[in-house]
Amino acid sequence: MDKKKRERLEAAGWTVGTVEQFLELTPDESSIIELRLRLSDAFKKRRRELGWPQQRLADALRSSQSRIAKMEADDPSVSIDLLIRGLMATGVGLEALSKIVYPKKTPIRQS
Amino acid sequence: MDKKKRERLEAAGWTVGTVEQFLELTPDESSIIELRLRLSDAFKKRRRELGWPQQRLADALRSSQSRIAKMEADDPSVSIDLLIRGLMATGVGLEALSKIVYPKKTPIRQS
DNA sequence: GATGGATATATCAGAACTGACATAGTATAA
DNA sequence: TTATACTATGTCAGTTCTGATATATCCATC
Repeated sequence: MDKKKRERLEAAGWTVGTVEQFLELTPDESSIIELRLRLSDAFKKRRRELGWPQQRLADALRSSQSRIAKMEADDPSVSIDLLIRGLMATGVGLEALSKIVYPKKTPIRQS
Repeated sequence: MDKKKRERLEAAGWTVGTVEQFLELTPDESSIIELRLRLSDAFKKRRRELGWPQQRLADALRSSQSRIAKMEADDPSVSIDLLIRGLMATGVGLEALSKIVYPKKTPIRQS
């Protein structure tokens, strides 16, 4: 947000800050949230790439359809352990996992 | 292992295979084991770099000295979630975490 | 509008994980 | 020796996570 916009909003009575500040999260907490989101999104994406229904993946993971749904919804009852095991059940190895944890942004190439 | 050595060992009555085969682990299972080891080792390394005793890190993590010891020993009672939170308590962010998950080998440079 | 396949949500008993505690070991220094 | 600081290991009650189950919703196709 630029300085001008901030000043306008604050003049109008708003307190401007990051989502992190608003929710009172420590940096570690927001990193965990971000990590969970990345794992969860990648998991959903992988299953769709495979074209598998949730039940099939559940069988492969020895889990249940309902838990797969929660994993994809980033439900708070799902552990990071399970998300990682889920990804591996879709064929993701450690190298790919590391790229999910921190996807390198490719520099924009001018044409 | 080269072909000759394998043949020598097998002639001597050994069955030659990977640790994975010996322990009857699926590829996913060994990836998880490998991942836990990397996280655990990195955690121990980070704490030593900081020069913190286990008790101090335990306070920062709101855990206990004994649990820190178990984390560093890769005790099976420790979850991946806890290992990751532990790393973050030592200042490791998502970028560094991704490198712990899959450390790129730097090519050997001939001098 | 009925049937069927896929996904979402709520609940719960049992399994897994957790911090805390006790205690043992190890090392260094006084 | 004694004392002090640090680390390792075992145990356990309380908490969290898990698969399972039930049920609801959505959306095609008939």
